[in-house]
Amino acid sequence: MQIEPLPRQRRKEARPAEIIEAALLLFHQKGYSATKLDDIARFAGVTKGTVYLYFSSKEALFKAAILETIQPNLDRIEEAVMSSQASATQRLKTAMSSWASSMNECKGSITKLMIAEAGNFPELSDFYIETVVKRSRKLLIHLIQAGIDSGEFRPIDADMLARTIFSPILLTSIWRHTYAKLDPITYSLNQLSDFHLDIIFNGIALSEQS
Amino acid sequence: MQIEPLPRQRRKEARPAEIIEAALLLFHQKGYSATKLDDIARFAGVTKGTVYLYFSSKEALFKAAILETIQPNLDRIEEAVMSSQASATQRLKTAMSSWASSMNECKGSITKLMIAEAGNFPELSDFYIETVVKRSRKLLIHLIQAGIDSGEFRPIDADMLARTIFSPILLTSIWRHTYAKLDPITYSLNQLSDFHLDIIFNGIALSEQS
DNA sequence: ATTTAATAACTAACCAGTCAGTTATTAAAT
DNA sequence: ATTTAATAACTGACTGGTTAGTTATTAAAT
Repeated sequence: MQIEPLPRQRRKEARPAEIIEAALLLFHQKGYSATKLDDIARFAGVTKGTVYLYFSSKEALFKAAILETIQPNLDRIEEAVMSSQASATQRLKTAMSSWASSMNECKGSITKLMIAEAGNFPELSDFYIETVVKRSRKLLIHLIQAGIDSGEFRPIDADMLARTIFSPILLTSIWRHTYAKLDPITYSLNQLSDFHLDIIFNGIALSEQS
Repeated sequence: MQIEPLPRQRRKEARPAEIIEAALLLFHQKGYSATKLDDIARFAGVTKGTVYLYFSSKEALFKAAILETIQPNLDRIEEAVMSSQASATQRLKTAMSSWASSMNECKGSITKLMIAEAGNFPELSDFYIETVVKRSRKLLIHLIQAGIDSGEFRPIDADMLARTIFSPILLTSIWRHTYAKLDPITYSLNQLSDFHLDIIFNGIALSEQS
């Protein structure tokens, strides 16, 4: 059985996005080094030569894939949350809900990729940490501090709490992208986030324990 | 300037452990594919040929590194926690403290490695999930259920809570092993775990919100 | 002297990146 | 309308560097 090559097509506009999508999928599945450019090209329905028409190197393709995916999500959440006039509690819930939703699509994949390849792309890691991670954390810390100031929350280390609040959905997102078959997670990131926030606000103890 | 080769030594017993240690460090830093066997060998103070005296392939070395590192930690915690007669609250604190400590040494590195390479080593991932992850989670769920049964905790989804409780130290451990310089975390895993558990038990709300 | 741990030079395969050639598409000319 | 010429998107065979794995040789240890 012979694979019949599809008829050649010229689609200059669609190629880069298709190649990036293929690259993201394979990088995520196998890691950067283990992913062959031939595979990416085949997956995108082109040949390796075409990839090099649009991206100067494998590394450039990797960086483009990361940036193109993150960029669109960056501003949306921040604006949605900062414009609200509700209580800190409510705004925290809204923010986490937005994050949980966006993680479902692509961000989890990116997070995993960045962790796996951080050692090989230090400059890209730097960009990611500064532009995505610290910016997100700053937003969370702001909301937590607002809650403390308004008397909604007891005084507490806001940086520590921000990291704590984020951890479950971030790790679960990575987890689901990694061990979907071996360790399936039945509930959604939104459910998990709601569950965690409810506990954070109210605790689980029936009587006082300290 | 010429590098003077060290005098040859015959240390049959020490070699495997040294090679595994070097491999773990480099796999963790650069990922499996990007790590060269020559580098591992040089780091371990031997040459590539010597590596092949003790490990049949790069993949075998990778698996050995994972297993040798996990195995010793596996039984210790479970026994320490299960033998206790204290309250569920106290046992949960003890268990998480033990986990946090063990993560500091090596487990964080393993967790990150497994996530990064899961796609390339499905059988190893299966072993890891079944032997390490599910076993740990089962222990946590057991303690949580004991707390619910004893009236210490309000009724709650134990599986969800187990994942939630674990997330911060797991993610922070991965994070620290990945972004130590770019996004340093000032407090210890034990501090973070204590902080999170305190909130889980008591919440942060000053007045009732729900 | 014999054994064997360790070496270092070697091989074979793989893969990122190149480029000469092919074909789809556009448009000018008839 | 049809043919023809020009353009540029796309291909796939090739190459050079790299690296997992092998083996003939060396030297440490008994």
